[in-house]
Amino acid sequence: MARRTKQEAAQTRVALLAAATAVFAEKGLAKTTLAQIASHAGLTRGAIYWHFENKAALVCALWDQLLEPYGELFNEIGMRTPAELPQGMMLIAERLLRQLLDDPQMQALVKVSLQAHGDDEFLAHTKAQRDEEKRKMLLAFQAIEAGGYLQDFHTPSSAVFLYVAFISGCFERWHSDPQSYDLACVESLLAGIKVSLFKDN
Amino acid sequence: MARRTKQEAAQTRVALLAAATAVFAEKGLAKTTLAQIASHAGLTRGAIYWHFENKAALVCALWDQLLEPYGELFNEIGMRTPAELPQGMMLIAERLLRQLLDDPQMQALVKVSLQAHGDDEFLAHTKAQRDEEKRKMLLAFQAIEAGGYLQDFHTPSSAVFLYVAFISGCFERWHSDPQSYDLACVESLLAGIKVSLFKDN
DNA sequence: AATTATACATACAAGGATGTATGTATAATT
DNA sequence: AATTATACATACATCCTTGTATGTATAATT
Repeated sequence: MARRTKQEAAQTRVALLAAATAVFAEKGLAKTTLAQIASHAGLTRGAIYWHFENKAALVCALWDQLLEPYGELFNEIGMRTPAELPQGMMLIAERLLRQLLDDPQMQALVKVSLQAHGDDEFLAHTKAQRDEEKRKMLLAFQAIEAGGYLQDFHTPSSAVFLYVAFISGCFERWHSDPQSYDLACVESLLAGIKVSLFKDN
Repeated sequence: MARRTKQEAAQTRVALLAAATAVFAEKGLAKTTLAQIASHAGLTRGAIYWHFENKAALVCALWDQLLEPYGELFNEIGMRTPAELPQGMMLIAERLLRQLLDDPQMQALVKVSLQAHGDDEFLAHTKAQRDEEKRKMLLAFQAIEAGGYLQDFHTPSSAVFLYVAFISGCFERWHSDPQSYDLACVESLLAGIKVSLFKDN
């Protein structure tokens, strides 16, 4: 084989990301080799090293892919009025937890994400993006506080911390104990996070 | 060197665990070699392979070490009356989150634990212990529900899920964004988890 | 049409890391 | 006192994995 058209090249990049997601989720980040990923996509390591600098860059690309749709969601939410913001934040949480129930792609990405967050290099490389998302959330919770909808024991900063901790904690629990994670549980969890952040009227 | 007395051997085992904790926390689980751990303890890989089967067994031993004091704590809590149980569960959470603020040993163990939980083999090897802890918590929350202290939207199972998710989520957030984690934040977090689980009277 | 840059595949070199086998001085046992 | 089992250290073989260098067919460019 040899040179493909740019569209085809873009497709192989996507294929590599999909293969990486699948193999990472199955074997674990550390124990997967680039050869396994390439093979899973019907390609060779040459293709990977062409599209990505190395394994770490591949993981960062996966992270971008996971973050993208929700980054936009936060932008949309930010446009709302303070009175609608709590509902908006709950909507995002609900969408994330619901997706984890049945979406295999989401499940695989969460698995990978959980492992990546244990790596300091990954955290350093993605710090800018994570800070940006955090900034959006902070603005939202500041507006929520100004509107008087935030629980009195919270600052906007602690609310962001609790919000993200809750979601990532649910991800971790889903991975450690998937049997307990069903629709009824999700609804209870959402009710819990709601009262832990917002006043009830 | 050669054979040591049994007490000395026990000491080297402890030294190896301490060295493993330090190096794992600094370099990351995957990127740490057994030679680095041995060197950090002033020993060789021979010592490690004598006391532990391999790297995974070492990690499991660390997990045991982390779990031990809190397993006992849950036992003590279980002896309380239903009316005191919510307070007891909050006490454990508070102790965990407070320890993370300033205890370097706790911080290192949490770092390692976060990475280990991304590994399926680790989860499989520790499933029995984790199930046992979960069982204790389930009993506690069942008593709490029977006493009428549990939020109406919760089942005992979902309460356990939320409780653990909250704590592990705080661990993950601390690791990802340590700057936001201070005493004031911890107090807000505890207030949040309290209202998300228990009725307010 | 000729050239150049691209999108990979293939081949190669090098470095570790692991597991195990072996050595050994000494504690424990008899 | 002699033997044996222990608690490591040392040495070795093996296997991958990564990174890079090179090859190459073809798209894109001129």
